[in-house]
Amino acid sequence: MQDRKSEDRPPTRIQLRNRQTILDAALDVFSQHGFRGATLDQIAEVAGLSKPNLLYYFASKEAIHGELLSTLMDAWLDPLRALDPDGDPVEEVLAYVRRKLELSRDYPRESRLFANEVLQGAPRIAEVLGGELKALVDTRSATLADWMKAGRIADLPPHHLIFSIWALTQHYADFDVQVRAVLGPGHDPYAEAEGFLEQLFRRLLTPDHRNG
Amino acid sequence: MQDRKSEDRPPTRIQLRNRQTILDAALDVFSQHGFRGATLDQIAEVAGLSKPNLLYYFASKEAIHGELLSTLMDAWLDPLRALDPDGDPVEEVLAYVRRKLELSRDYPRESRLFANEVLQGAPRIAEVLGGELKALVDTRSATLADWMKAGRIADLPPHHLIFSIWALTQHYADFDVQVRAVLGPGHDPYAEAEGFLEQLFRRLLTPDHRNG
DNA sequence: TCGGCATTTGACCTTATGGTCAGGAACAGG
DNA sequence: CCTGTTCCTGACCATAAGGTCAAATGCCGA
Repeated sequence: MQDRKSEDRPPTRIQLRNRQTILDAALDVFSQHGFRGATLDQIAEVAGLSKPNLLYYFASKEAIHGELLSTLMDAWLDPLRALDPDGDPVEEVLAYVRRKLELSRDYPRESRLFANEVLQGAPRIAEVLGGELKALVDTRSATLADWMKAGRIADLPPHHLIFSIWALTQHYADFDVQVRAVLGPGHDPYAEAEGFLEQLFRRLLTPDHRNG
Repeated sequence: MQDRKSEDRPPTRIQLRNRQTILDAALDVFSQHGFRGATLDQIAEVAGLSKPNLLYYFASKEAIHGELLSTLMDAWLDPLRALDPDGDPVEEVLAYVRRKLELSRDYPRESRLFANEVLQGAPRIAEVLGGELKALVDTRSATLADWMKAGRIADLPPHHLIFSIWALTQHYADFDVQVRAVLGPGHDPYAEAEGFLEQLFRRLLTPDHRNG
């Protein structure tokens, strides 16, 4: 997982800039073509650097991809971590939905990188999915289940409730071209999505008033 | 879009069998790695045929992929076509959800092939998306809007309602490994999803009783 | 301004990949 | 069983791809 010579010199300004340039270009390419479909030449071209120069900053194609993925996974789990068991149930979930939608809007390439990885069977992040992610989802599901038991939100399978949030928010990033093609010009998908998802989850979560 | 010599002989039994074998293998590979990430050698190996033999039945890698995609698009649009403006609104939508979920369950590779294509910017199906698909969605959205105006289902942005159906059902195919990793063993994602999505869309669509 | 380290690159290597082709094997129908 | 067609393959080709390396260039503090 380490790059550069095993020295521990502090990175120079040039290193910082170029590594960032490379990662940004790589994100473009990997998120569009997946790991196998991406080529170093293409990344180099987008980055405006020579291929050997890329490999001066990163040990291999894998290393670049790996770095992108691990950075991503952190950012990806954060919003769910932020779900507060002591907050207002409906508002907490809605806030989570909003944060996830913002992530899709502001980091669509990251979303597609992740989608590509999972589509391919998640070879490089299977451990995280079954480990860290599962653990986190389990605790949050427990919180949701508590809220349900207390009648503060509607009774639903908590895991699938979380899946639905992922599906609905990531859809706007991952299927962006389809969304725009179907909506036609003159639409702001994310603005519309925000209102729609708010309605959707409010309706979904509001507990039945006539209890049975 | 034609394969084989431009002759018009009826295809032999062997042709039929081998073309099918190849398409099936290609679906495996393309759906997992995308167009650029897939290789003819890999497809040939999965199919149990030699690479030149593949190219005896299909003119090129593109030709195989193209055939898969066009077959797919038809099957993909069908369930939405089946949405009946004269049926019961809630039941019609729920039936659509169910059909789409079955598609995800029974044809996950096709779902992933489509996802891969759209993720990559839909270079080969942009026309269909902005043409046939948009047209179909527009008519169905009009039907939904009518139902909403008549107070038979809740008032929501119809296009986004359709997106939500796509997102929620396809998620179970496209992110299968993630879903299974998070749920852990001993779960049947699709069975659970069916119940969950039924609840979700019933709650979402049922019109407000106290109107304002 | 000089020495040393960081940075960059052209040339090159090996393997993978999409595709071709000539000829051989298998399989009709007569 | 013969013959024309279909089917299949080994050998081959050109290009692309990941990666290496030695040498050149640039940058910085002393």
